[in-house]
Amino acid sequence: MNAQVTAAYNGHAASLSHRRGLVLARRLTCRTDEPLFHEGDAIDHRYEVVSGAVRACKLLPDGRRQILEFYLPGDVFGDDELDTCHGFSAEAAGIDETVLLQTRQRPMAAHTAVDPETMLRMRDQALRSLDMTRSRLLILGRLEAPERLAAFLLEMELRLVGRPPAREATPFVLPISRRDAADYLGITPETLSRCIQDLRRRAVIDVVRQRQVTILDRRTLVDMSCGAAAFSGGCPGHAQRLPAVA
Amino acid sequence: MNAQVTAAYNGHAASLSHRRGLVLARRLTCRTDEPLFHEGDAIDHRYEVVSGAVRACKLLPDGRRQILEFYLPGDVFGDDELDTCHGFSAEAAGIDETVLLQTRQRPMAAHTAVDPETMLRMRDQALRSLDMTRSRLLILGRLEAPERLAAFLLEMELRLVGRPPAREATPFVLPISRRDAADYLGITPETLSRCIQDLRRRAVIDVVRQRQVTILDRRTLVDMSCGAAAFSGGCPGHAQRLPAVA
DNA sequence: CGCGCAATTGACACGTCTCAATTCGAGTGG
DNA sequence: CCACTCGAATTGAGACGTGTCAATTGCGCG
Repeated sequence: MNAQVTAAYNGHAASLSHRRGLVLARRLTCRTDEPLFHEGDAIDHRYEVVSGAVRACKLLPDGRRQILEFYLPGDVFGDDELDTCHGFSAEAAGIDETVLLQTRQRPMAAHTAVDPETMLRMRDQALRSLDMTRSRLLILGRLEAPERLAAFLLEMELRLVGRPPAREATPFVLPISRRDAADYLGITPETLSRCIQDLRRRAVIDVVRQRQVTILDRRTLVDMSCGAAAFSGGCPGHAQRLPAVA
Repeated sequence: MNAQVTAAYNGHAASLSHRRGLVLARRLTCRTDEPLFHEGDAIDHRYEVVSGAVRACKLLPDGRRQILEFYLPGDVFGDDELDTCHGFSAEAAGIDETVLLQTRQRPMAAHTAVDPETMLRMRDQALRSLDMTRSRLLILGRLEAPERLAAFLLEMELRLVGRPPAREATPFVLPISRRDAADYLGITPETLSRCIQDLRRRAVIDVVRQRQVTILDRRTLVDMSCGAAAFSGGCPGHAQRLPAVA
């Protein structure tokens, strides 16, 4: 982890603590593919993505890789594991550079003493994450490559441009490489590329310079994805209002 | 839901509440394939499996199905969702009959007032479940059919016969149909059958009467599964000692 | 302008799905 | 106790989708 490090007070850092008051965070600037932690490493930090992207992935001994999740600007990660060491690895995945805020973090087991509100928030976040991961089980287990791509494009549009996209589709720029997208979808880059080109030929999407995507025919994508897209609702580690509680 | 219902005090029911004292639970006896709830139904109950098995699954409009999880005797489910309605359906999957304990349950959002210890336990359970589901992402996304089967057999042995299996392998009986196992692994029953027969021919496993499995060569299964098997540790909704807390 | 890596394209092999036929196993009735 | 029956599981043949490997194109950067 040779990222350039700058001590920084408050600012964005405040949103990491979820407590009122001042928080000390480090600002990390990572080059593409730079590891933040590996599977098996001790859990001792918590991260918030400022810009770029992070991939959470599991590796097989023979090099096969499954990306569990992408963390995009605003997402928080590193605090959603039970054990004292990580069950997956995390690496900067942004095309150019990825900027993060890092705060110290004790393993979960020691967190008994925190206030009930924080505990509730953490549980809700875990359940949100669980729900999203379950949706992805359906995608990886039962959708074919073109269907997975459709679900992926809808998910990315939702996360990058926001909720109900305007009548005129807003273009968005995928912050990750083709290989990463393929490893997220459980297919090869070649198959992904063929599926993308097919959607282009059929004028379902427009792609310029390999990264910028415009959805021309959302209806077709929704049909293709069989409504299986993850992110009907919340994002991975994204802070959200608590539901009104009794 | 036409299950035979019997009011029952305490006994097993006590383990549902995780509080000291008496709890009222209903005892359900379900025939195979009988639904407990559907995706979209309001969340209003919590279940503990007594005997048989339950499958949690997501459906596609065209009938494709992905089983998210099997709940086996001792497992608790129905209380691990954030929303007010279920994100998946649950059906009895036991070969003969499945017996459950059912208790009333308010949706999660209203749970602010519960004691911190319960909250902590719920969060830990969600994180355990999340970890297992992430492992399954790797299995469904990156393992081939024979590898998935290997991981599945190891998982089932662990859940049905317990931790470090003796030198002489203990036979166990799969409590589910081939179709359910296939839908759990994201493959077809035909492919599953072929993989099973292959392991038999190679004397890696022994199968009698289609259900009873004995692992003859665990080493080979472990190698095949690439160490990707879910359940290195805990089970789905299985009550576990809390880690010692500060 | 040209280097270098990522992305695309093509040809082919292989794994899994599909559909149909057969066998197996549990339960029933003679 | 044994035939019969029905559904589940297995087996086979062929089609299709995806993976593999190599060649080509495209894009960003010096």
